[in-house]
Amino acid sequence: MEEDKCNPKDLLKQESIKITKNRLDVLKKMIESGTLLDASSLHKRLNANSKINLATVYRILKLLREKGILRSIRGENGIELFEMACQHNPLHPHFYCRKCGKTFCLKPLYFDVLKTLFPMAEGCDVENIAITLSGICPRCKKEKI
Amino acid sequence: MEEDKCNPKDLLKQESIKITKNRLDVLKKMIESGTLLDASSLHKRLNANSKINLATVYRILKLLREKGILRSIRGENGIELFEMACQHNPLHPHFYCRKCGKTFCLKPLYFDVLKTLFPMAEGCDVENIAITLSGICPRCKKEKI
DNA sequence: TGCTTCTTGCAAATTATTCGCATTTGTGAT
DNA sequence: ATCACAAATGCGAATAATTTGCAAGAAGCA
Repeated sequence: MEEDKCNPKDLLKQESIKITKNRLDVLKKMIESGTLLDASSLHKRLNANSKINLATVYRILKLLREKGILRSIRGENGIELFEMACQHNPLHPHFYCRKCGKTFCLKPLYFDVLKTLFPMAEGCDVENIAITLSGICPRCKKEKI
Repeated sequence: MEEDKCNPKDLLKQESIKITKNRLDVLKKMIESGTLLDASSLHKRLNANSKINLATVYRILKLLREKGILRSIRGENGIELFEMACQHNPLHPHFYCRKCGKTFCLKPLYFDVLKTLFPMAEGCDVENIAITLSGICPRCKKEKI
């Protein structure tokens, strides 16, 4: 059943979250996108088909994050970006390009190793690590505008 | 003259920023605080003495960040937090406590080592690295509320 | 001193996110 | 299936951080 972890309905069931069309739709789109999305972009994508309210999108994203189905980071502009937190998408660093403003996912390589390198947070219960590199992405480098 | 790097007036001169009372005041308070501050908190501290407009505080913080005198991170709540970027305050990770909502600076130890661990951002020009751990801080751990 | 340019204060605009409340929907028992 | 209750949703309004337009003020220079 491990291979079913990323089935929207199962994910909700596992967390005892009531199954609704909206929640399934949100989760489907998140899985399908496979990348970082903010509430507004997700809302636009969803409204291409169904009609869901933006406030509802926010509420669902918050719920899924609290339940650990999604995880989120803050972009440099302060906007919250969400991504799947399943085992198909292990914790990884991100890269923010200050030119195009996009945030990319980097490979999760070494991430577990990194965790062990933090005796710095002495006395703290570390539950999460967020690493964001920033600079110029390959595409913007080429476009030397 | 290295020991004068953290003199407000010199910092501004070095970056060819016109010297004004507001800018000096902001910079003084940032140096004096020695920690992370958001625009609003800084504004309150400044207004204890002088009268400076909040919008001006934002403008000055933005300017100083662009000039590299300050650096900033985004707290988990999306609020921008500023700190000195001088050599007395080398790049370091931060810790966000989800209970009290405060963000702390961690020791810069190993930070240079960490940099070398990022061949992951292939093709990118990496200019900055932000690392934020999160969880429960020592104080909140004790207060087992 | 007068001129020009940059800075500041103030108020209003913007934008992400949340909240209140009336309505609808999902679920579990009948 | 139906009923009843709790939870989810839509909608509009409220919050709150940050930015911006514009007129007035200060700083530097001729």
